[in-house]
Parts: sequence; structure tokens; C-alpha cells
Amino acid sequence: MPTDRLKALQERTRYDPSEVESRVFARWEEAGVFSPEPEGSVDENYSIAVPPPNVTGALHMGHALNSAIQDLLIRMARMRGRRAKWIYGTDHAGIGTQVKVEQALAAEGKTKEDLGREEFEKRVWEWRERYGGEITSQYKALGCSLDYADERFTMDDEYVKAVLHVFTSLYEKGLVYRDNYMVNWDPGTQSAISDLEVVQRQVEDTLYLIDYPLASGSGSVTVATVRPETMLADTAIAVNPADERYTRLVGEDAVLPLVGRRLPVVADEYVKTDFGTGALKITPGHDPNDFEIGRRHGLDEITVIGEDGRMSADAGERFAGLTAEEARREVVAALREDGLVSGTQPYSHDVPHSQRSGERIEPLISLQWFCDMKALAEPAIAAARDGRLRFHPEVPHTKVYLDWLENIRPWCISRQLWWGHQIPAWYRGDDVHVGAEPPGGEGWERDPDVLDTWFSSALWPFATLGWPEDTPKLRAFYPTDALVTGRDIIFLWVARMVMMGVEFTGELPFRDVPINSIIQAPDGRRMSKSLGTGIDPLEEVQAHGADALRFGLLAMSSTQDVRYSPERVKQGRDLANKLWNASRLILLGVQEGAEPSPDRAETVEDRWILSRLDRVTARVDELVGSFELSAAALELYDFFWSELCDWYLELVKPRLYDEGSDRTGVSATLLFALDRVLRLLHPLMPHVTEEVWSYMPGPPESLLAVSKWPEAGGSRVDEQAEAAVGRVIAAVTELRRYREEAGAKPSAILPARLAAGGYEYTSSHVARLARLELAGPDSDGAAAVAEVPVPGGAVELLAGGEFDPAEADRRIAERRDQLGEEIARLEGKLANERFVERAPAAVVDGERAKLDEYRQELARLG
RNA sequence: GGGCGCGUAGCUCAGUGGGAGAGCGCUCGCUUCACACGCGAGAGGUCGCUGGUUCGAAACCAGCCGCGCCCACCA
Repeated sequence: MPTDRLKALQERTRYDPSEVESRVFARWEEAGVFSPEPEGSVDENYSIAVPPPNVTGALHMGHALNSAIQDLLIRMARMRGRRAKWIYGTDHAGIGTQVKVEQALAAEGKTKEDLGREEFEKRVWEWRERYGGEITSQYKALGCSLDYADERFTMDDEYVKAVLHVFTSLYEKGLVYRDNYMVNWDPGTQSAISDLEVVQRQVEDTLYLIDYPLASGSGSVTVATVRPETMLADTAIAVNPADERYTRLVGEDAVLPLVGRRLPVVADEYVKTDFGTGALKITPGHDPNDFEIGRRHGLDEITVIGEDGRMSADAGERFAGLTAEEARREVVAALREDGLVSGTQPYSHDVPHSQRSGERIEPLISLQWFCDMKALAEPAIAAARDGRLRFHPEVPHTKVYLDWLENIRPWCISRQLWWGHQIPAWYRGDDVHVGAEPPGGEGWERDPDVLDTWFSSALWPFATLGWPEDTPKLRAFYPTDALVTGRDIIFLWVARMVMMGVEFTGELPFRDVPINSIIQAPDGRRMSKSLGTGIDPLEEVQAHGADALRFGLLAMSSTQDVRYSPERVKQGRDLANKLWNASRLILLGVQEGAEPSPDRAETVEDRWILSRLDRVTARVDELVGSFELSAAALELYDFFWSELCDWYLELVKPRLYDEGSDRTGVSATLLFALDRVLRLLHPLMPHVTEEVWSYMPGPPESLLAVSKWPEAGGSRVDEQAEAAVGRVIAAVTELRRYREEAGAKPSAILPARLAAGGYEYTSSHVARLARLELAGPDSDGAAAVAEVPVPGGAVELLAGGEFDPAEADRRIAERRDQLGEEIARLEGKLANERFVERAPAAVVDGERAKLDEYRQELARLG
């Protein structure tokens, strides 16, 4: 090693991620390891399409976890020698982006209308130019190995082509159509929104009981409503056909108060007899249920509330121009004047609100584009049923996904926004043309609406690869392998990608769908800026390093939502530092010119660590294969820290440091163990491992990121070595505990004699780590003043040590009691005929073996 | 209204039919030649409650009590 490198290793006693991470990242980028050539078959390649973040957004903790998982999978695939492409890009995010730009305009005192559509769109593109790069630098700060060189955007020219193609094609198949239908109108964004963008919120309303006089003059019908203002658009009254209170009224007319319109009384099963008054005012223009009833009975559809949320001219002179809320007060006042309000009661119920603007949804009949999902859903259902599409964990996501698809309803895909994919439909009078270009002739006007952002997102895994062109990228990387996301967008995004993928490419866009935890604030609330509960991942990176955050997030996450736990990130920071220092010990301690090798094992501890390494490798493969990533992270942590550092490194120190000892074998084994640990940890903590790698023997330009993932062959598993070192660990732990309790000074070396079997090759380890001076076999005469039970026998402490031998009696008595209890328990169990008969033989044998072991130990203790 | 999940150490969470685990925190002791972001040794749990299934339950089933999420068109 060059002297300056050596010096750096010696002096850097603490790992400093802020110094290392950007430097290491630059090496990866320069080497181009993130950008695979579009060659080879899909089977030999590996790809994941990142859930595209909002182009002008900022990464939050959810992104950090989500990308830690994807990067782990991608890096592991890359190390397995596959061309690994992590498809990168951003989403134009219609409403979100438009609102941001509108806010910026508002700061200048302008509205988008002041600019006009064309100028406004230009502003959005400028905004994207200015802020679009931030998200990229944030991913880089996390160490994500995305293919940045091939960045895509859902409004790119090529992407636009894909969207137009899909829309046109679905239109030609009759799956996309335009219809006058009841939609969720969001007065906040002044747009229709889909069912999925609606949230139910509990609202305290007043239920008004209103009398509608009968046209015959013989009394009245009382209806209950929380929205009296919509009565202005009533076109009927409905009752349940089985409701005897009202059967005589069916077919009669009532008279709509304030308006005077005659309303037929109709019978419909929908009406509940036990709710309200059992008579329901029907307002097809402003209530989804009434809309359905209206269509069943051929009722008129009257609209009195406009898209601006105000009462329209059809509401009548007295109310036109008022907001719905104002109109409600006015209508009630007017009814009261006429003595038609026969009662009110407080009423608490769930009311739809816009997820985006937070405003109460105004159901309106509106001319919109819809996508019929029934046919598209069929193959998406089949794929999950027969296991070609797998959620991880399977339960409950598969069922939730299936339930939704099986009850799928038409998707309202048009949005009254300016920012997005403008709908490729052209109108001239009653003529409609769908296509990228208007047909020949004068007077064609393009539909001003844009598509729901999720419509374009649904094409993400293939539109990013050049579809509908048959590109090399598409052939090399589609279908992708996994799609990693949170459960909150399984319907919005995942299901729709599956449907569109199958429809347009004939293949599932991905096979595995690992669903990651949703990270909550430490107090259990949602992490959100507005609540002030957000924790910025970049701040955590700055404070503790990207590797620390990645480890922490993976360690704390599971299949459940989790509260963010800063301690786990510190655990990751500590792990990086520990790795750095263990590496220093090894790299500075091994013989000059030594190379990593598993074939130079000399001692039982060498064979032990190689055996453990083999097992942990297999275990990690297994856990990652089933997407149990937090278990994999903790498995590696535990192996590295407890077994490699706490035991192996301590066991081999004499061979490294003692004067005149031969360091050949231990050097090769140590370097091999470090080499393997670096590879195993790399997908999890890429920076620190790459940095250490640069100090390993070998060509200086070599990159860990493209080195080979370890094979878990199992050929180095060594039961005997594991048993022997297992005894050392147990014995040393026992002896250390005894020393503490007996008050022996930590630095004191106690004279002792080993009276136990199974330590042929390890007694010196026990002696050193427990700080004993072991007497030779010719010391039989020396008096034992205390006896410490260890596996295979005991260690006798001899006279002359500075400790309290009386403690030994207590220890032995305690151990005897313990053994007595265990033996009694096992004897009882084995005396139980039903247990012996019915329990699996292996379990019974295991219990017998334990009993034997305990009996022997008890016998040895006298 | 329907569905799903959770309740395990002070905190955050693993475990899911055969002797209760991790990280942090806490106590005690260590300036031991990689690391005090460290080393060693400890304390701490009726695994929400009640029944049931089983030779055996923290784990499986039922009910109950708390908490949370998703879906849903009762005015």
C-alpha cells in the first residue's frame, strides 16, 4: 500500500461519511456502472422502474426507504453479473405542479388566466428546468444507482407519443369514451377528479325535515336532507315500494316549494324505510344516488350549481350567484317563511372531499372522458390469481388488489387543468375526431382538458423504454423485475400499470411487488410538512451519512407501518464506523502482500469464521429472495458485529501481533472475511464498503459496485469448528461473568486449571479472553478454591487469585438449581405419554438429548 | 356498513406451535495496542383480557377491550 494511503488509514480513526460519500459516488458515475448497455435478453438482465417523483418535489422519508430497497435489489443484481437498469425519471404531476406554479404567479400578483394557457405552460417548463434537477441530486445524495444518464419525464416528446397512442387505441376499441355523467367535481381545483382522489371526512351537518305539499292538496310529504339548496334541482320524490305509509302516494305529484315544479312520487328499492322520513327527495343533477335513480325512472336532470360552486341562473333569481352555502341559508329561510321546515336535527356523517384541495366534493353532471376498466381488469385479476404477479407480503395486498379490480368502475380521466397531456380529441360542431392531429378542414377545436396524471403514469415501465417503438432498451429491459412502492398507490398506480402493461405489451410490466412500510413520525402521526412532523432525509444524511440512513430505514421497516426511529439510523452510523475500524485493524495488521483467500485456514477459529460466513451468505440470499430486507440487514449486522468483530478479531489478535508469529494464514483468512463482508454489505451501505474496498489488495481502480456477489455454496460449513468455538464463547462468557460477580479486578490474571473436555485447540483462547493463567497438567496438586461451570466441565480457579472464592459456591448452587428445574421440567415432559406419542420424533429426541446433557453437567458439579 | 391490521422489555419494533429477542435507554465496571459512534458484565416482560384447540400456545380459533388503516352512494 502506498505510504500516503497507509497513513490515511492509520490516522482516520473515525469514519466520516460526509468526506467519503460524494467522492465515492463520483467514481461510480465516472465508471458508468449505472448505465447498462441495452443488450442481452430480458432474462439475463434486471430492471426496476423507479416510482417517478413529482418533478418539482422534494424527497421525503418514504422515498428514502423506497429507494434504499430498490437500490439494494439493483446493486445485488448488478453484482450477480446482470445488466441492471434502474429506470429513472420524474412525473409531471398535473395538479401538484400546476398549483405550485400558480402559487408562484400569485406572489407576482398574477393568475394563470392573466398569462393565458400557452404562456402558462411555458412557465411550468421553466419551473421544471429550474427545480427539476434537485430531485436528482437528492437521489444521488442517497447513493442511488439510478440510470441518471437516461432520465425520462412523463411530458417528454416520446412519452407524449406513447400517451396519445394509448388514448387513441383505447378510443378505437371503445374503452375510452365521452359521456355526460355524474362526476366528483372539486371546486378547489375546478376540475373533475377520479373516485380514488376522493377521501371521506366526517362532517357535522344539520338534517332538515322539509314538507313538500301534495299537488292534490291533501296534505304533504316530508323529506329529510342535509343539502336543502339542492332542492331547487329536485325532479321527484322516491319512496320504498314496500313502505305502506307511502304506497297510496306513488304516482301522485308533490309540489316543489319555492319553485312550484310538480314532482312525481316514484317507488324505488334504494330508499330505506327506516332512515329519515322514508321519503327521499330526488336531485339527479347533484347527488350520485339520485342520479342513478333518476336514470332508472327517466327523470329530468336539472343543474342549479355551477362548476364555480355558485348557484346558476336555473336556481332562480333569488339564489343565482350565491355560493352553495349561502344558498342553503337562504333556502332554509325562505322555507321557514312558508312554514315548511318541520324540524332539524344535528347529523354527523361522512362526506366526500377532494384529497387535493381539501374541499367538499360537489357532485355534478358533466361531459367528461371516461375509461371503461372492466375488460382491462380481467387479465390483471388473472395474473394475481395464478401467481404470475406477486405482492410481498402476499397478505393482505393480493386480496385488496383483487377486491378493487373485481368491483372496478369507469375511470374519469379528463381534468380541467392546463398542465398535462392534452386530450387528443377534436371537435367541430357535433363531430368528434380522436388522434394526434386534427383531420383536414377548417374549424376543428382541440379538447382543452388534460388527462389524469395517473393515466400517463400507468405506462411508466414501458413508455420510459421507448414504447411504442420497438427499441433495444425495451427488448433488453421490459418486462421489469420488481416494482417497489407503498400500499397507498396500489390502486392509483400499480393496478393500472398492470392493466395497461398487459393490454399494450401483452406482458405483465413486473413480477414482484414488494410493498414497503409507510414511515410515520416518531409520535405516530403522519409525517407531513403541514403538521410539522416531517423529518428531512437529507438532513439525516448530512448528520449521519447515507449509509446510516439506508441501514436504519431498512432495519426499522417491515410489513407494518412504522414510526421513524432515529436510533436505528444511529445504529447504521455506528455500523459504518465499526466496519471502517475493523477494516483498519485487518488492513493494517495483515502481512505485507497478503491476498484474500479461503484456502489458508490454519486454526479452528479460521474454519469457524469461514463456516459462519457461508451460512450468513445463504441466509441473506434467502431473506432478500423473499424481500425480508430488514431481517437481512439485521442478520448482516449481527454477523459482522457479534461474530466477526467481537469474537473472530479478538481470537486472532495474538497471531497478528505476537512477536515472531506466522501471519500468512490469518492474513489470507482475515482479508477473505473482510472481502466477503464488504460484498455482502455493499447493496445496503454502498459508500463505506466501496471506500474500504479501495484499500483492499488488488488493482486500485477496481470497484466493489461491479464485483461479484458471493456464492453461498455451503462447502465451508464446519460443524466441528462451530461447536468448538461455540464452547469457547460460552466458557469465556461464563468466566467473565464469574469474575465480575466475584469482584476480580478486570486487569488481574487469575491462576486456573481447565477441567473440561473439548478445548484441545482452544484453551489458550479461553485463557486469554477470560484473563486466566492456565496451569499445566503437572499442577494437579494445586488447590482449587473455586469452580466455574463451563460447557464440557468446569474451570477451577486456584489459590492466589484476587477474587472472592465464596462467590463460587453461590454460582454453583445457582447453576445446580437451574439445572434441577430444567431436569424436572424435561422429566415431566418425557414422562407424559401423550407427548412422547404425539410430538414429532425429532422434538422428543431433542428433549431427551437436552435432559442427558443437563444430567451430565449436574453430575460434574458434584 | 364491509374488509384488514396492530396491542411482546422504559421507547421503537422483530419473532409466530416445542426453553422470551434486537437497537436505543437504564445499572455496574473498563483510557485492554481497530473503534468510547468502543469493550465487558447486568437489571428489566402475567407476550392486551377471557375462554377454547393441542401432549405443548406469545404464536392457532372465538369473544371482549383498546388503537389504526383501507373500501363503501343511507338522504
